[in-house]
Amino acid sequence: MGKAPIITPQSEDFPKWYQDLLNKAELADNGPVRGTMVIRPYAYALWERMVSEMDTRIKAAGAENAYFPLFIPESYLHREAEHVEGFSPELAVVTHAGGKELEEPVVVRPTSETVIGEFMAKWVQSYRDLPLLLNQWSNVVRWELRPRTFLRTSEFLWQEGHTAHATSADASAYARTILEDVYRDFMVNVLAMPVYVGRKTADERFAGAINTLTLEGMMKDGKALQMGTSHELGQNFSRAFDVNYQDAEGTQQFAWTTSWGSSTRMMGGLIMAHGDDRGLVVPPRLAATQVVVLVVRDDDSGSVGAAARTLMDELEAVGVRTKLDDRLDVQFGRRATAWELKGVPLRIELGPRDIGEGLAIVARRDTGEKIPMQLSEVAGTVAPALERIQSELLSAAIVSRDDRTHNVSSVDEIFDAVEGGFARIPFTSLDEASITRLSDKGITVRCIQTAEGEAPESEDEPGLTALVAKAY
RNA sequence: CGGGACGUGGCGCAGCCUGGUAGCGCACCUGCUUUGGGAGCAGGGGGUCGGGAGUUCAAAUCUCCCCGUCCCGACCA
Repeated sequence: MGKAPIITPQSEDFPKWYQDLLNKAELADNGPVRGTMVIRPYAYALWERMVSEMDTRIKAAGAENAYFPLFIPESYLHREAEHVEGFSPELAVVTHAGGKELEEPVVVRPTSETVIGEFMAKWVQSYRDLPLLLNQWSNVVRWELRPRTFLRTSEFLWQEGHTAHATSADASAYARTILEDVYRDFMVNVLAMPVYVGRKTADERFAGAINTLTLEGMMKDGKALQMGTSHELGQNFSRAFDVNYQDAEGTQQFAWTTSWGSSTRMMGGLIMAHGDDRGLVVPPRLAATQVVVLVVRDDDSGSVGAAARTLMDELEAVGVRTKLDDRLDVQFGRRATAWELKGVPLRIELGPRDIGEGLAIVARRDTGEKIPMQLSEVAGTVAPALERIQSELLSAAIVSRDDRTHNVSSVDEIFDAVEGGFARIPFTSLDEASITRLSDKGITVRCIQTAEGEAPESEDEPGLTALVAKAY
C-alpha cells in the first residue's frame, strides 16, 4: 500500500501540510478553549532542548532567572500609555475569584514589564545595583483573534528578559548582546535557521519601546516569521514604575530598561523552516532524540535486539542522544515512517541480515540516503555525522533563503518578489503611501538593515535597506 | 465586530432536498497469515446525529430559537 501521501504535500497546501504534520508527528493538539494548545511529549522534548540551549546563553549573557506572578493588577498596565494601548485588546481579565467580584480586576500577564518594573523600583537604589539582569521562563496569555498552533496561541510558553541599566548606551548594548549572542547564536547554530536581524520601524515596534530589534526567519513558503525580539524601552517604564537610582554624583536618575522574548513560536518556525513532505526535520543539535536504533526484525535467539541494545549503549557512551525501537509487533514500514515524520536526524536499521554481515544501515532523515556501515564503526562515526548534518542543514537553509530574497528598486516590484520570498529595497524608497499599499496586500516591513545586513543604530543612517515580506 | 461555511463514533466524511430510530474510510480490539518501507483476511467494540422547543403516528432529516466551531478581514511573540 502506501500510495497516498502521509501528509498533504507542501506545494499543494502549505497550511494543510503544517496541520497534518502537527497531528501525524504527534506534536500538538488544540486545547478545549479556543486558541489554546496541548504540546505533546515529542514536541515538548524539543521545547525543553530549546529552553536548555537558550538558558545557557542567557546566563552567559549575565542574566539570572527569577519568577514573577501570573496575575497582575490591572492598574499596572495603565501606567505606561502606549503599553496599555497595545495590549488592552488582547488581555484576559479576571473579575471574579473566591466566589465574589474582585475590587480591582486582575489581568493574566500578556508580558511582565509592569510587574517586574514595580519590583525593579524596589530593588534598585544605587548605581551599584545596576545593571539588574533578569529573565523568567513562564507562560503568558494574549487573547488572539486568529490562533494558529505554535505560531499564535492564546497561551504560550516563553522566556522574557528584563534588565535595567545606568545609561542608555549600556541598555542599548545589552539589547544587542541578547539579539546576537543569545538569539541569533541559538537560531543559527542550534536551529540551523539563518535568521535576518534588523530593526523594526516605528509602526512595528513593541508597545512602549523606543527601539525593537528582531530576528526574522524565512519559512519554506517564503513567508516571514518573527522568531524573537529585543527591545530598548528607554526610560518609559522606569518613569512609569519609578525605577530610579542615585548615581556616583549623588543625583537621582531613571534607569534605562530593556526587555526581550522568544517563545514556543520557535517550534512553529522550526517546523516550517526545515520540514518537508515526509515530515519534520530536526537539526541534530536540537534533537531530543538524535538517533533511533530500529530493530527491523529479530531471530529466535533475539540476537538483533541484543546487538541493538549494545549499539545504543555505545552511542550513549559517546554522548549521542539515542532511542531504541524494538517494537517488533509494529511493522517496520510503519515505524520507519513514524520516525521520519518526527524528523529524527539518523535512523540506524538492524536486522538479522545485517547482523550476519556485521553491518548496520544508517539512514539520514534530511537527504534520505541510506548508508551500509560496519557495525563496529557506527558508534565512532555517528557524532561527526550529526555535526555534518547540522552544518549541511544550515548551508541549505542559507542557499534557499538567499535564492528567495530579491533585491528590488521600486515598490511595484515588491508584489511579485514577495510571492514565495522576501524583497529587499532601499529604505528611502518606502514612504507612508507605499507602506499602506503594501499592507493592503498583507505585506509588511519586517525590519530595516544596514548594507552589511545588521541592525542599524537608527532609522536615519544612510544606505539602509528594508526587508519586506508577508508574515505569519 | 463585518462577510462566508459548518456542527453525525477518536479523526475525516456520506445520509438531510424526496421524514420511517445511522452508514463509510481511517483509527481501535481479537485471531490467523505476514513483517527489510505506512500489511492482508476474518471477526468485533464504540455514536443516537451541538442544545432546546415545535410539527408529525414517526425527526439526523422539516420549522424556530440558542450555543459552538472553522475560514476571510482588523490585532499580534
